[in-house]
Amino acid sequence: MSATPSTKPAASDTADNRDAPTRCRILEAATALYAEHGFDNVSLRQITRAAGVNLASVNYHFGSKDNLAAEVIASRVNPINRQRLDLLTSAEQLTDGEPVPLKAIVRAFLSPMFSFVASDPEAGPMNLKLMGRCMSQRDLPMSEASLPLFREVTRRYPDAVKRTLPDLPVEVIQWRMLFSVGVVAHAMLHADLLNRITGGASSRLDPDTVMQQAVDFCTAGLRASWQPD
Amino acid sequence: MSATPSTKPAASDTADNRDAPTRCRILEAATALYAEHGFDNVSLRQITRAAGVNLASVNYHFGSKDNLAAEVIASRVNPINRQRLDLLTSAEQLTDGEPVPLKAIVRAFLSPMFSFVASDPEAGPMNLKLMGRCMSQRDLPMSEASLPLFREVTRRYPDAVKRTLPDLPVEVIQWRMLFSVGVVAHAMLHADLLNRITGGASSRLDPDTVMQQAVDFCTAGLRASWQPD
DNA sequence: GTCTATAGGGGGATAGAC
DNA sequence: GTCTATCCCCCTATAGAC
Repeated sequence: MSATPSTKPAASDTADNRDAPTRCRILEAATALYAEHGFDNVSLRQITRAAGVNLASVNYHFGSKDNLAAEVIASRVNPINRQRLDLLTSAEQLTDGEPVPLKAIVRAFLSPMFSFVASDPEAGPMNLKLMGRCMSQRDLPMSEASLPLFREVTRRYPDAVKRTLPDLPVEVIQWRMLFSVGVVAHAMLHADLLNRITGGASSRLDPDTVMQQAVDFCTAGLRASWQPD
Repeated sequence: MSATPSTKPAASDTADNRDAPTRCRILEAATALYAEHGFDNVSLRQITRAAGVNLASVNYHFGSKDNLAAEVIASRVNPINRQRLDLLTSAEQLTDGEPVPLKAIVRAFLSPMFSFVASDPEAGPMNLKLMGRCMSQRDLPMSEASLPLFREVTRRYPDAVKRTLPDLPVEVIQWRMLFSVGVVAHAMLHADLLNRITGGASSRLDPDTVMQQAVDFCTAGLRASWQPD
């Protein structure tokens, strides 16, 4: 009945691990290394070295290397999908049965992906890269809690768009929503490269500006006219 | 002076290796494995096993594992960038000094990415995935011939768009072109997943259809109105 | 050009002491 | 909970015979 768990702690999204400093340090070190080198190019030894903990502690706290990666990924992806669903619910309540304006749908869908980035100015670039890697990688280790959230997002958002743009076929809506994820994923993954290529003088890396640009681009793309064959 | 090189053959894009079956077999096996498992998750042993050649032959023909990956990547990326430049040149000659219509620019930019996919119906899905991996991966091993092509593409295309949409700031154009790459990259990388999620009945995986959709989406996105802050 | 054999290093996981 | 030590695997690259 103690406040601190006496058994192996369960996976959680909230990272309230103040009483388990090693576990927390492992998560932080793994997060930074995954962002920098990609999920496939980081060894347990790199992680434990960076965290200043013992090699065996990863297997004790997470069970396996894959479980550690799954927890890092879930800590970023699950809150985003929950926020997407909350924002869409709010928008639908505001319009009171009427179709939600397209731009509001797109903003509710894309803006949660930037919430981690804006929260911390120091860790911003790292979070940007990590989010990009999460979204543009196939076959990521996925925790159990992630799948139902994904399914609900992929169900409710096309429905909302369909109510706003009733003439657009559902398959086209689904493709265009996939396109929209690609817009943000690719921008996050290569944001620093664009700055380097273009000289970096004028194009600031301000996440809010990028998000505005992405929302404008995707809203226009979703609204593009469509002619049946 | 013989037709067949007597020394270690140099890297080439055209894959005219009929006289060197092992080298060609290695390239083919590596291509398929990279598409299936990603560039970071394939060992030389897997490649040589699948190709039915000796382990040491990779180092003999390519020098190192990274050089092999670089050649596979260049064999896909370089022709695309060359075709992009050729198509833009053709379009500019057609309009004879006038700005090129936006949709023609977007099509010249995106359609080469689909040329490998459409060419072979059997290897289509593999080429789709490989192209997606090429575009949505950071820090790929790059051959020397790739960089100048990339630079010319990133110079000429924003210029062309600027002539067609003179009111759009260059930085915004660059962001939106990066968005457009993300659209295609993400769609290619996850095309099969979308089919599985949506049931796969109605949304055909026809590459031409997807390309049309991507062109429409990106053209509308590039044309989106933009208000200065 | 192709092969065998091996060097030499890093990988994930775990047993068992504390 | 934490640590050391170790097992056993797979990896890339290369030397040297054919």
